Amino acid sequence: MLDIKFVRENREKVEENIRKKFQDQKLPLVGEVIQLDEEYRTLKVKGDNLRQERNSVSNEIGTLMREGKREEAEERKKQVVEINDQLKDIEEKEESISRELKEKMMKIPNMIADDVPIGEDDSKNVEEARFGEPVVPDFEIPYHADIMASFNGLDKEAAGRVSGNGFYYLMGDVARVHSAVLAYARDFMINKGFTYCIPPFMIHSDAVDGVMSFEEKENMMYKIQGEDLYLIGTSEHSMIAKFKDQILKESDLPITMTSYSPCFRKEVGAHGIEERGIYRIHQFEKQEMVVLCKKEDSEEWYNKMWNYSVELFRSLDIPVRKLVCCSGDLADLKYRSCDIEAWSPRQKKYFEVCSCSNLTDAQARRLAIRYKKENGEKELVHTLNNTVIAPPRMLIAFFENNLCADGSVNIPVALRPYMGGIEKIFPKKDIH
RNA sequence: GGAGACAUACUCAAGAGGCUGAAGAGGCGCCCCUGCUAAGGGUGUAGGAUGGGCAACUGUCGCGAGGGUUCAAAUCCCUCUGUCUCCGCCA
Repeated sequence: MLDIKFVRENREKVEENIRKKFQDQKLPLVGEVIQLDEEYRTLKVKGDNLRQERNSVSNEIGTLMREGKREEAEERKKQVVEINDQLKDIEEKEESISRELKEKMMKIPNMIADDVPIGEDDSKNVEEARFGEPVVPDFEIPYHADIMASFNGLDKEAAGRVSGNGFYYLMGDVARVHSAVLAYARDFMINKGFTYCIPPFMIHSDAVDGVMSFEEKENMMYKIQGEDLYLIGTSEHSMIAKFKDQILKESDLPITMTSYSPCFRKEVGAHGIEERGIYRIHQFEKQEMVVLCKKEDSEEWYNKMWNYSVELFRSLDIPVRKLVCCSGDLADLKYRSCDIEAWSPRQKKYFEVCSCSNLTDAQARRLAIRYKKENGEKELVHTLNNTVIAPPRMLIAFFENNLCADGSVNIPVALRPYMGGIEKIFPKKDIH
């Protein structure tokens, strides 16, 4: 969400930004918003004046009553009733206009960074750098679910019977790698100075509304029946909502957190869940990084954060690349965003494992997350988030890239302390 | 889940229909005293959101949230949320 004052003073820029994002259907919103704002302010002045009058007359009534001047007081009461009559209409309009204004403001996308590549959809995302050689081994890499099956490590069939499509049982070594990867990622971020957090996994509807759009809520969030609670889709939801309506101290910033949580997603919409593998499912676990900082620091944090992802994946011998999201692929709240994609030697292409975003003050404005500067001024913080690791997806990359010709899987050195020191895990049965 | 209490500014806290946007204190600023520190004395000051105005300034909203009663609500009524204590149930 943008600042209405900014929209007022930078109409062309805001419209240009909408065009860059190929959302021309939203162009009329800008003019509408400016006009609504104008109307609202006029109305507010009118209302304020009437309210002022009401307050002063009411005060006089108080004085008169104390002096026992009943009749005069009664006279004044009639005046106030009259003022209230006039006010009723104005206040209703004030409310409906400000609601309409807010709704429209929410639909206007955040300004994007000047250097974001322009493009309509994800096909125009730009590869910026590769880290590690994308190796294609001379033996065939099976489908990830089959590799896991060879370790007796995945049971989707039973999960289907118990919970339905979109769930999995991870078993034995595969489950152990899952936990190890999470623990490793946790410590990796702690060593970067981030604070480890475990947030609530269910949140109230007002918190939900603060952190996501209506569409997202419909397509993602599971609601607990009979309670005002939703299962979180990512710990970012809990972690950002934590600061709703807060005024932070300057010395509190930056707030750097790495949070663990299971994530629950309905995955309604374009993709749907994956039938066979564990690429897209209803429930997975994730280690996230979230940063709240001063506006002048957010770009620096953005660069640090995506680099952490690269470093982490490289430490597990997984080749990655940085893919910069183009204008049309950026969600409306984002100033810039990139995906870190892991190499899949089976598909011979990269696939998304991390998504790093700088939302500048868009989320903070919506949630009123500010900090007080030394001179007493209050300023919105900038918020950023990035995946540290989402095990199911990471496991796909992990098993494909560390698979040996004999079907065993190497445990990278960095992960060994979390795997009881072992260097390799061995299949329990042949694939096919 | 049951029973009770509570929710006021950065913090503690007064406040029971008009004179309260909120006493008092801590805090914070400056000064004095003390070799330094702790402590003490004096003095000053603030406060959340938003509108109008070039500005000086000024208005509105605001006492957990949302409704209601009233000419007038921090104060009365209703709903919700949260916190604490006790009991119950459990990992």
